[in-house]
Formats: sequence, C-alpha cells, structure tokens
Amino acid sequence: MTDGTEQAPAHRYTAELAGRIERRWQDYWADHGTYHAPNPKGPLAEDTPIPSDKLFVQDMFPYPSGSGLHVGHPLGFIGTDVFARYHRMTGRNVLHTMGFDAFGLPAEQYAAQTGTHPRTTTEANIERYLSQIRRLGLGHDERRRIATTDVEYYRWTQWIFLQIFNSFYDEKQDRARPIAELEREFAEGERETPDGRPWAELSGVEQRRVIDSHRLVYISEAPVNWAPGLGTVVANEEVTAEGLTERGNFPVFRKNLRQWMMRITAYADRLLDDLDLLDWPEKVKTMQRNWIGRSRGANVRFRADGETIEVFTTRPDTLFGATYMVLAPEHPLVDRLTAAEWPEGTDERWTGGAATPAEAVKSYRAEAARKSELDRQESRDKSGVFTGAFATNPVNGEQIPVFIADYVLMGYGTGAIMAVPAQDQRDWDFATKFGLRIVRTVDPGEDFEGAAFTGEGPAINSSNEDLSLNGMGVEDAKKAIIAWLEEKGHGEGTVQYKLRDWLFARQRYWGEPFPIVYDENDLPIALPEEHLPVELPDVPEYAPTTFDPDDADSEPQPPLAKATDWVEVTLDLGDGPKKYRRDTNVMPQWAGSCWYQLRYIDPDNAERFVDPENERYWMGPRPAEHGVNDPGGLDLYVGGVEHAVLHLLYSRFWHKVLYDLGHVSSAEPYRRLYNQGYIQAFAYTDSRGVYVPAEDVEERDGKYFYQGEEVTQEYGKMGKSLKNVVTPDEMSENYGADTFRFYEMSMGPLDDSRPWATKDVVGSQRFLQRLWRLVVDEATGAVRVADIELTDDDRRQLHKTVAGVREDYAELRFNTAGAKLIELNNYVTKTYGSAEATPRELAEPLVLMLAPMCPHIAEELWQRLGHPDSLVHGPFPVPDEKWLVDETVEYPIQVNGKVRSRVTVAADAGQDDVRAAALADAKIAALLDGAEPRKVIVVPGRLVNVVR
RNA sequence: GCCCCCGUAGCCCAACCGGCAGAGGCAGUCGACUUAAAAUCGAUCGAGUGCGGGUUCGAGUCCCGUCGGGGGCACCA
Repeated sequence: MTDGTEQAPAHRYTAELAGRIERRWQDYWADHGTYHAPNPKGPLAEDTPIPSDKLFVQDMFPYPSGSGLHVGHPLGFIGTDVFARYHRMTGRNVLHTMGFDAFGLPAEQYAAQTGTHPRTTTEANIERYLSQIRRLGLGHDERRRIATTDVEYYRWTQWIFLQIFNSFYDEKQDRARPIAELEREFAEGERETPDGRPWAELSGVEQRRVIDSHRLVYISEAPVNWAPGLGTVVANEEVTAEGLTERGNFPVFRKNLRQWMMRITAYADRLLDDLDLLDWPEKVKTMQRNWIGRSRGANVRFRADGETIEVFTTRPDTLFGATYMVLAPEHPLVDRLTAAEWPEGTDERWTGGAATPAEAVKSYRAEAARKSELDRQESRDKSGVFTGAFATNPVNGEQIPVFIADYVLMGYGTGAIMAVPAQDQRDWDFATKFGLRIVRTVDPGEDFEGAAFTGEGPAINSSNEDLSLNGMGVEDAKKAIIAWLEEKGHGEGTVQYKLRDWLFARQRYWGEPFPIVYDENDLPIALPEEHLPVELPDVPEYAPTTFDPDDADSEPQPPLAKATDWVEVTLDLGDGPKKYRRDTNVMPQWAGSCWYQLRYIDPDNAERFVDPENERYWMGPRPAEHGVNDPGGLDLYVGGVEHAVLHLLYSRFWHKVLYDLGHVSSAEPYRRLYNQGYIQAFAYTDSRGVYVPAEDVEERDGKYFYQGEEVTQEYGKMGKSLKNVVTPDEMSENYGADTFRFYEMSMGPLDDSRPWATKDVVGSQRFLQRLWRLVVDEATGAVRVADIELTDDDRRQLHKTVAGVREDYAELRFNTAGAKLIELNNYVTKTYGSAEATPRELAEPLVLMLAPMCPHIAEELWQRLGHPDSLVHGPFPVPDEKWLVDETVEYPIQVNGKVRSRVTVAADAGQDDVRAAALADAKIAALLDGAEPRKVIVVPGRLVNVVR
C-alpha cells in the first residue's frame, strides 16, 4: 500500500515502522506481564495490597472458527480494550481476558469429513485466532485464557452440572436447595410423598424416583425437537420461527424421547423480575421478557360428558361471553369426548363433510399432523371440526359446542381454550366462519365498528344469580370472577409462562460428557466429585448417525454409544465394584459459556471452580457504587444482540442456581450489557449474478464497474462467498494495528452498525502521522519536544480536550473521543507544527490520551519523551477547572428565533449585562427600530433571543 | 399483523436538559512539494436535519401523522 517508502522521510510513521513498533511493544507487554490483574487470593495474588477499585470487562466468548477473522469481528474486542485501558490508566485494577467457546459442531463436522480429531482442529483454530487478535495489541491477561474444551475447564462444567442435579427448587423459600435436604424432609415426614405412604415404606427405587422428579436437572419422556438431518435433538431456543434448526436449517419434528431437561422454568419469575436490576439495553430485556412470556389469568374448569376440560385464560372477566370451546387436535380428552353421532341439527360447516364426529376428528387430526409449522403459520385461515360434544359454561349453565382446531396449541397453557369471539380476534374469525354465537361482555362504546374488542371498557351481559360483573372495568371484573370461581371450585387464578424447560442433551461427540452413570434399575446416578473429570473417549466415528432431514420416524444414535469400552464401566461408588452404563449424551454448546466469567476470575484453581473471595472481589454486589439493589456481576459485557435469549438466559439461570447454593455472592452474572453493532460491507455481482472481488470494483458517477463491466451493488455481511472480506491482518499490514484500531473506533458509535470503507482508513493514518511528527523529527528521528511555556489559549484547548475525552471514554463514546484528539492535534500542528519544537506540556497529555485507542504508538512516543516506564498504568491527564471556561463568550443574538447579530461579553457577565449588550448592538437596535421588545430571553452561555 | 430502533453535507458520523445545524474523517476543489505522478502538507467547498402538520420566543431534539431502512414477536388463549 504505502510502498513509496523509499522516498518517504526515514522516520515517517509508515505502516512498516508502525509494524515494528507494535511487535516490539507487544513483546514488551508479554515479557513484563503488563496486563496481569492481581487477585485477592490464590496463585494470581500478589504481595502488595490490591486496589478495591476494580473493573471486570468481558467480551462475549468467541467460537474459534477455522475461517479466521474479518474486520467486523474485533470491533467489540477493541471497544472493550479501549475501555479497559482507559480505566487501567486511571489506576483501577482491570480484569480483561479472552477465552474460547470451543466445543461445537464445525470442528466435529470437519472431523467427520477428514478423520482429524476435533481437538486437533480446535487447537489449531485457537492458535490461529490468537495470532490474529494478538496482532491487535489487546491488553488481555493471558494467564486467564481458558477454552471450554480444556479438560480442566470442563471438569468444572461437569461439577456445576452435578450441583444442579443435586438440587431441587423450594417453592416456599423461592430458591434452590441441596437435594439431601429434600430427602431429609421426606424421611422426617415434613413433606408428604406423592401417594401419601410413609417414606420408609417406599422401596429404594421408588424413593429415588420421587427424588429424581424434584431435581433441577431431570430425565423426562416428553415431546422434544428432533432434527434427523443433524442427528440430534435441540432446545426450543435453537429452533427458528419457521420450525428449522438455527444451525443448518434442518426441519425439526416434535418427538417423544427420553431426554435431559433443566428446570429453568423454576426460575421464570426471578429471571423476569431481576431484569429490572440490570443495566442492559431495553431491547434485550424486552426479548427476554417475551421469551419468558409470563401471563396472569385463571384456570377454569368446564364439565362435559362427565369429563373436565380445563382451560387457561388471561381474560376470565369475559367468561359470560364464552360461546364455544376449542381443544388442540392432540389434546388427550378428544377421544373420550368425541360423540358417536352428530347431534340433531348440527351445522354442516361444523362436520368437515364427515358422516360421524369420529371420522371428522380422525381426518382433521391427520391433516393437522401433516401440516408443518410453516404451513400452519402461512395460512391463518381458521379450520376445525366439531366433536359432537357440549360443555357447560360454569357461570350460566349454557351448553356450548366443543371443537378441535389447530389454532389452539397443545404446548401452551392447557391445550384448550374457552372461545370468546367478542373479545378475541382469533375466536371472532373462527366464530364468523363457523356461524357461532357472539356475545359482547365488554362494552366497546357506540362508535366501535370493528370485530373483536380487546380494549378497556365496562362489563356488560355478565351476571348470574349470585354474581354480577356488569359495569366493572376489566381489572376489577377479573378479580371478582376469580374470587367467584375459587369459591365455587370452578377454577383459580394462575400464571402461565411461555418459557419451557431447557432441553439439555445433544447426541453429538464434541461436547462435555455427562457425569452420570446408570445402574441396573436404569436410574441415573451422579458420579462423586472425585470421579471428575469424565473425559471424552476416543471413538472411531465423530459424527452421530444422521438421517434424511424429513425422516420424522428416525431415532437419535449418539456417537458415544459406539464407544462400548467406555460406556460399560465397573465402578466402586460406595457399595463395592459394580457394573454401570455411562450416559452417552453430551451437553449443548451453551453449557461452557454459562459460567466462563467465573473461571476467568480463578483459572488455575484446582480446589474449586472459583474461590469465593476472588468472586466477591470481581463480581460481588457493590451497593455503594451501584445502588442498594445491585445484583453484582461483571462490570461491562460486550457482544452481539444475537445471544439475547439463548446464552444470556441460560447463563443467568446457572448463575442463580450457584447463587442459591451459596457458591457465588452475585445474583446476576452481567451487571451491564452492551451490544456492539455490526460492520457490514458492500458486495458486487456481475450480469450473471456472480460475485466479483469487491476490492477491485471502481465507482464512477454513482455506478460500479469491475474490469470495465458494470456490476450491481449489494449491502450486507462480509463473507468469503461474497468476495468482500477484509481482514484485520491486511489492515495491520497495510496501515498498522493502531491505525486500524483508531479507525474502527472512529467510524461511529460502538453500538451502531455501519459499512466498512477501506479507503477511509487513511484518515486515521494521517492523524497518527501528524501526531508522530509533532514529537519526532521525520528526517532525523530526533525528539522535537521542548519545555516551552504554554499560552492561555494552549491551556484552554488542552484542558477542554482532557475533560471531554475522559467523559467520552467513560461513556464508551470512542468516536467522539477520537475526534477531540484529532481536533487538539490539528490545533497543536497549526500552532507549533512549523515551529522549532512542540511544547512538552501539550505533547505528553496528547500521547497519554491517545494510549487507550492506539497503545503501541503511545508507548513508543512516551518512551521517546524520556519515560522509562510503560504508560499502561497511567498517568491519565486530569483537567484543570480553571481552563475550562473562556474569558469571553460570544452570544448570537436572535430576533424572533433568527440569528441577526453577535456580541462578545465577559464570561462572568450577568444576564442583565448580556441583555443590555444585545439590545445595544447596532443591528439589533435597527431591527427594533425604537420599539420596546416584547420579551428578551437570555440563555446563559448560549444565546439571546429578542422577541418583538 | 403487532411492538421497538434509526433517517443530519456525495459518504461515514457530531450536535449535553429544546438554544448559533458541524467536532472529526473520507471524497471533491485549489495551492505547496515534484520534470511528472503517488504519498505528504496547507487551504477550501459543502446540508437546514426523509416528508407533512403541531407545541414553543426558539425544534435535528418534544407531540401527531406519513414514507423509507433495520430488528424483534407472530394463532401464546
């Protein structure tokens, strides 16, 4: 790029010189452990007392992909580094490191194709990744790096799994407790067994079944998401709205399988309520709230043919308007309710053309089962059939028809609804199509012309012999009806969640094995702690058996099941050596990232997953700084918004379990969350629609050309296939890492997405070259800084910049911090650029303030300015209040809101003086033409507005 | 369909509690250096804030409507 070096002055700050400086300082930092952050206790503690003022900054766990980084990846990493460096310079103890979320599919898939062990690929990718990020000069404490695939790491992942396995949720105390306490409660009769028999009368196996059903991790036979094309089951969170796997876009089928589940639903309320304590983007909080999906309402029971249909409703106040019911097609009561024959006078639209209800139900069910999730969503047209049965509305004894329809989902609430067409649009649509009765129970007002009315209004048509809701508002009516239902035994107030338990097992190879074995009764047994880690065995085949993606009848076959020597194991678990069978599932990739912040704190601790004292120091609540409700957690967590409901929900859940069990002092893992934006790029296609290399495309008159041919511009991701990838490596090579860092930070606010523009990078390079030139003579390499007395103007410029830059750094506004540095640099260049020397009093603060963004050049200049020690730990310039105010202020004078003139007055002039000066101004006087102004507004320090 | 965010010079972006629309960078133009060009340096040009209304002495900022872009949710009872 800058290959004109042979003509450039010998000591110009070129990419080549930058590269030499950068490598030199990177080596220096590594040799001196410059970024080592001391712990209060353990191997990473130091003899000197540690500052109580700390900062724990973390980037979201990267996956070490084999394809390497493009310039978008390090955006957040640089942002956290700048923030960390700024705080480190102000004297805080700053913990910043980076590890790898290294289990997962790509390495396994590569292994399956090539036969290379996933560990080999993973380790090579990590090395590659590290070499890329090291070139950027990130101030990581390298001693704290971890990878989820390290045996010493996943040993503790397994240990945490056991803590969760050995716990139950105590609803009364609203926290998790050790399972041993539950056992004691049963044994001592404090808690009743499910069937009421005394605990001692239960057999050993029965006792274990009871206990197992309370664990926070449990095995259940339930419908799960089975993806034959992936050969594994996946969690709800990993299925897209279209019913495809997030990874690979394979179809997902609901299938009853024996699977591990984590009882995240026990924490639904706390996960929801504690969001209020967090300093997170509102957008992410909203996504979590929606995902948890708490709705308050009531369960109501309807009698039908000797059976009871229970429904969940958020609008029990509309019960008098329930004119029919709908069950999900898969609802277990459907068979028992379906009548033998159509009742007299059944509407033809209700029968689906079938001769009997049973036939209608059978064919409708078949049709519904055939529809994929996608089909269901695409056609919003209501469909359904009548079961021939009637239910009794408990409030008025009315007989209402019972339908099955696929707009009611088995997976939510009770899988059955009371339909209130007047107050629910979906029910309205169904009712109008099938000719069902519509009774308004909320008065929509006279002018209302719409269909279903879901707004607020007084209840109408809602009374029976001993209850009247008429006239009540929605909230009061809900309370009244719930009280009535409870009194009569027809139902009760309740809360529903959209959140389901977390499907925790995967039938893959490259993940953490479960620390679980099964005995002859096929019941799971937790391995004692001293049996950890359970290491992944070598297997001949790394991939699970996969199937035709649409083969819903296939069954998962995990790779570990084939390692028979490993699966069949003889262990002494206290009652002599016995044969056991290992669990052949592995944990989902999310497991390792649920707790890595805790291991960063104490990476070498062999006794515990984290020492409590270290955890308290780095993550404990600090009410003095963050308010009385501070839940604790690390101080700044930066990453993309795509983890809003997966990682961030799971991680909070695990943290809360550890908190309940007393292992950590913080109630939340991430006190402050920040979503960085994405760097995107233009891509270009030729007339055939084939991508052409973006770097060779030229722009002329708003059109784009590649090799003389016009091409079409697209905007989006960076990717190899789009031929528009720009790597940090080439940026460092062509401009230097500091220039690259500065450019990324000055492109815009950290949380904005924006397009990459390589041609703009030169602006950052020129800035650093100018700054370099102020300190170093380009021709001789001599330092051209001297102790020159500053002018008042110099001081004002300097201190204004110091004050502004400090604030910008603290608020993550790196783009404006950069602009202020350029501004000051331009001022110094203009004032002293062609003078003999640059005043030291300007050069030094400039270098120090630059250091968080461009640490290498700053270190180099700082050293050349005669400082033997690194500037990584400060000092950072402090503004002098005295120089923050100007002596005089120029006030624009508006007449009726338009600027007409200006006056300059002393900065400490009172409002009356400013007013007088403004009115005395010749142009203003002329405009007023002798008339008395109606009003004069003086905004101190800003402007004067004269209203005539 | 519902909810949220964003629209400021050719481009990326500033503008604090409503107070002079511009801090910074790119591109453009002019000049210096050069035989010339690149690089570098210096200077300079540039929008009334997507559009329409309202509140206000004063609106990029607040309110209503509308258009465009991005994101989330989507038969959740």
